[in-house]
Amino acid sequence: MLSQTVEYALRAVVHLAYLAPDACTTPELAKITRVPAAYLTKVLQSLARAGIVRSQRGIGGGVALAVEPEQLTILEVVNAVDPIQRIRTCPLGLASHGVKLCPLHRRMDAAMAQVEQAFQNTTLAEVIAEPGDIKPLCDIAPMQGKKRSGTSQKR
Amino acid sequence: MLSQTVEYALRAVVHLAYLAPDACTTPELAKITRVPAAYLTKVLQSLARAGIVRSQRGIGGGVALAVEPEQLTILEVVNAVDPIQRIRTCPLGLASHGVKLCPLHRRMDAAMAQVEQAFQNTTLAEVIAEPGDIKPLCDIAPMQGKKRSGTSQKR
DNA sequence: TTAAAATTGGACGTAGATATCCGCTTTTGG
DNA sequence: CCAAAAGCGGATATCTACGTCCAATTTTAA
Repeated sequence: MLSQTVEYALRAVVHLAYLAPDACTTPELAKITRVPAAYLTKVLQSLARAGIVRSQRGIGGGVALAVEPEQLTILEVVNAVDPIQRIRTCPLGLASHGVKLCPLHRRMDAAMAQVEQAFQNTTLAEVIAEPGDIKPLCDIAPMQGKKRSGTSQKR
Repeated sequence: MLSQTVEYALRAVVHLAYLAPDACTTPELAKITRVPAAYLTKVLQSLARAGIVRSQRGIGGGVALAVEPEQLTILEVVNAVDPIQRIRTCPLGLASHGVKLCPLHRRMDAAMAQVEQAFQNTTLAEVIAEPGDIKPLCDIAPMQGKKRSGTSQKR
């Protein structure tokens, strides 16, 4: 129902939120999040185009969150890679009525709207701060202490 | 987010609910619902396997709802062709913790659960009885009066 | 200045969802 | 009995999401 790409994007962003504002190389991120490294680069490019992450080439480079975890909602991440598809016009393509949906599609769209709303209402900061013993990305410890040499980015 | 197949299945079932308990041939149904006829036969086969519709071969045959519209939820239709995928175990595949999900996946699954719940709570009867001028399947009139010769099924 | 580390972008490959086709079987009316 | 109507099921085609590969570019450190 939610695409694999969305799952990957969220995993990546969650880990970057832990590290924020520090950066992480793509191969590192791929290993931790269990996302195919080559594919992750594509996902990260989408996130970069959306302004959610920023990347730095060259030695000591990598990817980092471009916004504060408190300001970043799950929805923004989802929409950056695979937007929730709301039903705005009749899927049967009949323009015989304006923008109104029939009862069936109204309900289907309402379900989509609920998901959108739920994602809108959760920031990355909330996800990583959630009380309880299980951390996002499962048994992977937050790694707050870990630093790479030259990991902090300028700009 | 919801597959095309789900959309097709719901369109078909909605029209059959209007016609219930009478039957309709697949080509007819395809035309009305704007679903590719050849593909619709596959979708209907899934619905038949799930016991949602029953079909009759030969002249005068066709497809009809196998259950009362009051007893049939949207969720049952969806699940027959493309079940809502709940997140039951950690997608990263680490069995290091039992059946509990991390905060991220807990939220994603909660969104799926909301959709499931919304679909569970709506019967086909409610969809076709919804007040308002727009009927499901858009500007297609309910066709309650229309009858094919030999349309009523036995069994 | 040069080699290594890192992202970028495009080309390519694969698999699953969507869609088509066709021969077969069932059923009924003439 | 026979022909037409209708669904059945398998084979095939297409399209898109997912994933890989590689040459090019940027950046830094030695």
